Amino acid sequence: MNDRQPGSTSPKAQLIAGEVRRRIVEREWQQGERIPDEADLAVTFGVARATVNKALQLLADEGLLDRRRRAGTRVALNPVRKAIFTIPIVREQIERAGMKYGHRVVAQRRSPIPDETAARIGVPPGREFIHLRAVHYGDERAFQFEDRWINPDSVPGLDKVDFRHQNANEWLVRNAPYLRADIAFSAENADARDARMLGVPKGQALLILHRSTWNDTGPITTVRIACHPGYVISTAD
Amino acid sequence: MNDRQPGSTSPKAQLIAGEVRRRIVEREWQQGERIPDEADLAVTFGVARATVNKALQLLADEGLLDRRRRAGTRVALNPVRKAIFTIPIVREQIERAGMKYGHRVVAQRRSPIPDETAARIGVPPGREFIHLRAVHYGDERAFQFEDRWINPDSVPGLDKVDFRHQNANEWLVRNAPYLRADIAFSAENADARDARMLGVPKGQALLILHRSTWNDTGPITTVRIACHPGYVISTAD
DNA sequence: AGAATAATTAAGTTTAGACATAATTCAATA
DNA sequence: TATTGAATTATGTCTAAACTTAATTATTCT
Repeated sequence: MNDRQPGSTSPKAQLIAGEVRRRIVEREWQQGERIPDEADLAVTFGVARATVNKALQLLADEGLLDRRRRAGTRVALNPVRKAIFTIPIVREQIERAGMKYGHRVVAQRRSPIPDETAARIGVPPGREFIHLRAVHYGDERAFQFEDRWINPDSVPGLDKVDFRHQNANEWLVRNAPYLRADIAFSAENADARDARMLGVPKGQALLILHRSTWNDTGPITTVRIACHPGYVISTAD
Repeated sequence: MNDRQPGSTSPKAQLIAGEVRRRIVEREWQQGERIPDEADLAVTFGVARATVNKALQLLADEGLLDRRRRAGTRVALNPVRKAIFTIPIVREQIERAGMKYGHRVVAQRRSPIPDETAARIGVPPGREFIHLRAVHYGDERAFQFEDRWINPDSVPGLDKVDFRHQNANEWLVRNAPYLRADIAFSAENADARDARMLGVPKGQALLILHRSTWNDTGPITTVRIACHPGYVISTAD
């Protein structure tokens, strides 16, 4: 993740983090073992304690170190495997792949949210949301099918937006900053609608992305995105 | 992500990050707009510039701010949606759900890696790796089926380990810290083997997790994990 | 006008020092 | 012996000040 070329001039904190990482990988410092405290390391590396602190914080965030006040810093027994994924905006993703972006709204209307959706975002069932279904295309081939519910009370001016000419995702990203977001991946067999929208056989395994966002006033939007077969979400950019 | 209760005594950097986040969400600072510089904010908030810097860094990491030297700090036009997933150790995940963990090794032998796998980890095809297939159970029900290739040269003493009595994942986590990791999610229809191992019908949509790790000396292991139907990977802990 | 150059500015990083806080250790007490 | 409480200690956080670096702006020269 934080790979730095050895030749490049890195900030000292990065260099120190790299050196500590190396000592762990090379087993100089064993799993579970206590490592020298910040003051010691500051002396041995010839930097200020704050710099050592920054480096160790970094490794703790990565899950490689366990740190506790007074108790000291230890090499993590069970290095947590964390993965950071950046969820791109569809259009950018498609265009970056050199394809022509297309967008078709299948339906836009107000209707009461289904119970399952209501439960997902913590809203009493039966509330009226804006229901939007759209397909995103790359070079005329279906890329994603999104089934979205938008809280009409979450953003002022929402009612006047015509999402047939305005990508809902992008409009929301620009106009409805959120405080909390939930993202989940799963796999589902394509149902009849998924199959029709994406142009794939029924039963085809699809990567499903559920994303919901909240404001301080409540939920903004929740969406189920069905990705075309072969879609891969990866840490590698 | 970094939600703090308003009542709790947060560090100042957290409080400032929260306040800046609020101003963005409340549209006091619009998308793309330049916000006051660190020195100004330090004065208005009555803290040192380093503290403001820490807070703004935090928000920049979240993708809410764009910062460039000399150019100043602006509210991000396209807030990047980042998601941090912690990939748990299977056994812990199962036990945390209150189920009994079980583990069965289906096969363990040395054999040449297939071309596709070789390409994935950047190794000349035909090299001999340790090939391991295992099923993880929760309360006797299949939870994950893993198909793993381990580089015998990556960790000393690897050849002597009998993974029938020793969970490969955990052994590797403890004994083979890695420098780089790649994780990818996708969806696949269960093939005959997946179906048999997981006890599901052929064609069932499965969430597939590909994970590979590298050392400075080369690849350590690569694994394809097929998760039971209904498996969800989520940002919410 | 256009290109090259210098000055300026805002973020990036580091430092030394201080105080806060959580855990541990150890002694005193019931 | 168990409990309480104080001293200790390593990390957590903050501050003020300085320096570094990238990008912009202004200036000078052609």
